[in-house]
Amino acid sequence: MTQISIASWNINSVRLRIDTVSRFLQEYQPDVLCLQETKVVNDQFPDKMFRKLGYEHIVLNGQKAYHGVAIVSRLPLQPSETREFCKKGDSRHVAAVLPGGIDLHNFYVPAGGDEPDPEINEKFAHKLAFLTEMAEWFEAWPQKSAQRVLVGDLNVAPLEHDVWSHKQMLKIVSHTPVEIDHLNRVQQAAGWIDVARQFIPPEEKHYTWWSYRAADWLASNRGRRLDHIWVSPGLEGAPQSFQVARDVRGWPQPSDHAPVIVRLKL
DNA sequence: ATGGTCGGAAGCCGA
Repeated sequence: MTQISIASWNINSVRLRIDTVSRFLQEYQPDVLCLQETKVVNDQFPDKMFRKLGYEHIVLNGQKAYHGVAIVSRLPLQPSETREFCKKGDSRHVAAVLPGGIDLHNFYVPAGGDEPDPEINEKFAHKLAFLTEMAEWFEAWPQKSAQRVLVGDLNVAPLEHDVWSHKQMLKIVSHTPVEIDHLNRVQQAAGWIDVARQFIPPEEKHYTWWSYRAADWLASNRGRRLDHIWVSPGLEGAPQSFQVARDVRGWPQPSDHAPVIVRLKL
């Protein structure tokens, strides 16, 4: 029996938060860490710290100033096809194969701007197009025995209790019905299983992101579940635990996202 | 109904 723990975290600049990510790795010891919004080109990725802590296997898809994704691992990684969605030159996807043949995909879905109307807001149109392209890609994949894990900042909080107020959020980008429909299609396209909600009942509030704009994020607790971990039907039953590292949101100079962690038994 | 805060790059844009 093998155990693998995989964490996912929108770090909002890996260079600014290099000490924070170092502390996270030492305290939580995930085998694999998937990062979003690294905001750095591959040449300038701060790989030394990761290597020093034993995370010697690194697969990058970086970009200057915006977006950027990375997988760092203390287990060997085999890089696999990285897809450029929407032909925009954005670095929003990176993938690798883990020992045992587990296909790992790390996504950073566009946030979509403020106005939830694709006719007048091209960022929202981009978000919907990105989700549609994900769904079409997954629909074309050979099914279903494959062992796959999808993680990332999907920038959609699909369930009523994935936001602090369902009613007040219905017209707010990240919780509008059209985005949720698109995300549901992505999920159904490969039969993805929502790991968090296997462990946290849907009627229980569950967040991974808290805005910087709150005077006191913990007291107001107006969070959203934007970060997700999904497994394919071939890994049904493998997840042993799911955890939000909520305390990390309270560390000095934090990211606005907390890491999420799954432990798989293989 | 509004504005509140970050990060990177450059004197604003995206989240």
